[in-house]
Amino acid sequence: MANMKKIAELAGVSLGTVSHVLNGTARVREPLRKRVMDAIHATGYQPSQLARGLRRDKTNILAMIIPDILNPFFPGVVRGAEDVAFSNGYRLVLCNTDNDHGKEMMHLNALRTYLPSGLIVIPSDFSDLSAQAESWRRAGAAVVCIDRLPRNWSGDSVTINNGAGAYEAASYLINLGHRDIACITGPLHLTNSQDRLKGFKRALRSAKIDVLPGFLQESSFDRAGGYAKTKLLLRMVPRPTAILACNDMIALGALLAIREEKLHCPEDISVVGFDGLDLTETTTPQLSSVYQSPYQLGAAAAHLALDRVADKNSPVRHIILKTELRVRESVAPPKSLAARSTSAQTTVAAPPALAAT
Amino acid sequence: MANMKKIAELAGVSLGTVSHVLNGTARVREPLRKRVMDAIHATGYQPSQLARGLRRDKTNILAMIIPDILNPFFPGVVRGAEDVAFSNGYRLVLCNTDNDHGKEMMHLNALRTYLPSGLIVIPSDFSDLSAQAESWRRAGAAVVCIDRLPRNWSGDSVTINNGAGAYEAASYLINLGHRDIACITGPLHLTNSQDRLKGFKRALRSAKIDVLPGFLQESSFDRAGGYAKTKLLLRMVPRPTAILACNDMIALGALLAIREEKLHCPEDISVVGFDGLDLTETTTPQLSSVYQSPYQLGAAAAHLALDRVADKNSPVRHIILKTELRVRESVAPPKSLAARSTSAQTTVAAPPALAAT
DNA sequence: ATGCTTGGCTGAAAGCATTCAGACTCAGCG
DNA sequence: CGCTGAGTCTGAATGCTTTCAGCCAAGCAT
Repeated sequence: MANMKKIAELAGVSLGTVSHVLNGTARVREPLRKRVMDAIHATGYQPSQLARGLRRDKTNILAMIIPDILNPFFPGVVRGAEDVAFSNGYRLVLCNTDNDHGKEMMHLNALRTYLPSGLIVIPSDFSDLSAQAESWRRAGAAVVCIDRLPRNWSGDSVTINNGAGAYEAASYLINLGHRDIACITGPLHLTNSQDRLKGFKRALRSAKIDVLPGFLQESSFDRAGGYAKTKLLLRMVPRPTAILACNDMIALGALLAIREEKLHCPEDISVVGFDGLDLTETTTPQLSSVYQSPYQLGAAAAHLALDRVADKNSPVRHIILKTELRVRESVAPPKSLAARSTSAQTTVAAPPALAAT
Repeated sequence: MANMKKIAELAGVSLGTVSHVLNGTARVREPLRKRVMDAIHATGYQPSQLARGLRRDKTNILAMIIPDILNPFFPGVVRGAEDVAFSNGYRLVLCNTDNDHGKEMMHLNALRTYLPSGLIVIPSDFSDLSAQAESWRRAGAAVVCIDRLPRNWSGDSVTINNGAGAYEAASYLINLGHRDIACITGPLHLTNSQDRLKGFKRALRSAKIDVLPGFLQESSFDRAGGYAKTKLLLRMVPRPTAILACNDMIALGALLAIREEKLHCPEDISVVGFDGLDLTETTTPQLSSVYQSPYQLGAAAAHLALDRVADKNSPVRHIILKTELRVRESVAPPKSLAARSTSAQTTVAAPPALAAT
């Protein structure tokens, strides 16, 4: 492969001039510029990103650390980031942590030696990250945290409006007439779980509905967790008439548990998920869900990172994306109400005894 | 960040010795070795992968080019490759082509300047790749092609046994008593589609069943395609009693179309998908499918690539992974048979007139 | 005409690790 | 005791690009 020196010889100019033509770092008069370009085209020369990175102290690489690409929420995030990276001449290196802080650290350490311009990270469980991030920033890299934030995160970030999304979903159920509403949250050490729970509680509070402690179940963000917690909920008296699952995987588990108990969704119990993954359209019943755009999450993060690369000192930004409740088949008014009339939407909850099995 | 020179000074040795300790490229006696290691630990020194790559003419990076991470088949492949890469000290850079040959080329060209040790590629539609691959190999990089191969691919590869998988699925339907079996293939310029079709035809041929040309429909690998082609099939006389969809997305579209036509799967028509994605478990009915392991596909590819890096001259390898038919709810004997007895499995097909609407 | 700017270009230095030829040490052998 | 060879270690050269100090010429003001 040709190198810059050869181009310089071919074009009869100095190394510096070739570099300036390539990077636009200085004016070069047309004749020279043309000779350089011709030489480049003639040889198919491409500058070594390694030498370039070595000299400039950063490469056109964006590093991305996520829990697990197999979780159907993350491919969208990755794709959004990759698209933005690609169209700006950057490449994306992808790392999975499995929510393992140790693995996250290994990636964090190893990646830095490639001098990526930026790092987009969805923190693993319990990760602090502040120290690492600070060290990356000192080394000149942009760090953007997305989806969920470590406590005290002070850098750039992109999240969604978790509280508002949960609030909207819960309010929708309430307006439908539900009073016995359970919430299966994600792991409560994660900020997104916390915020969703807060939104849920806020909705119930504004409707003057008491939250039974048993109706709040913490789960992992997967089907197994949703399944187990739903089994629990279904045995309670009174039994909830609606469940807000704090992600779609949990909701899938809930649907499964409901079916296994020979109950029907939405007739016996309504379910709303969170995330709005594609698969919510292919379940039976189709799952209502608080949609968020993983693609936008990733794309916004990449933009933020590149902006930060361009200007180290601009003020820190926190982007908060909107959610959107997508109502599909998995919600209906509670039986007690459906049996009466539809005008009863603002009545108080049916007596618990009725709602129980 | 500390560099090698500083370590050398701290340890009171030469640059070369530090390098040898780091890479095991030469014997270093214990006392020196220890001093070097101590200096490294004291400073937290990590060698610059850029300088290292520049010098060695390759980096510990594996490049991966896939059509689209949003397609639920690919995350598994990526994860498999990333795991193997990670545990060997490599990182994965991920590129999406959207099956666009132009984009594929851009990635191919740009990536090389980072000097990755290997490239794992799922070729886009119509890509040739031989020239590019040759050029990568000349530059010292391992190239592994997976999932589908360009015509005349002569390098390392990992695929699944598409023919056998389709054969098994079709045979299963035949044994169930189906005679009017349709196949919705993927794009037939892709080798995996071709092989699946061949397997399908072979199964019918060995059962002495004629394939109606109309029962072979070529589709894109997505829900829309499966939906459209199924609509077509459902209007045919005789109507097929079973459909082999050459991937799960197509199968999803088929299920949708069947439902829309007020028909029932599997009572009116059986459906078998291909790939065995997770979502086949959450559809209604649960989708039978020819399972393949995307994870293994990716992992095998990464192993192949790393082996090739280690030994440039070992013979080319073609790994072919096994498939496994996973029978779930979406298949049943054809109505005509179900109405009679179950012992009729080897009778000839029911008269077309009966099978039609 | 002289002194200054300014624009355009040059080339050496720097960034960091690997590698190779060569130097040095020491044990073993004649 | 001298020589040889194996075993260690050294440090300069190398890979490629960016950047910065500096040079030259042309243009302008005085």
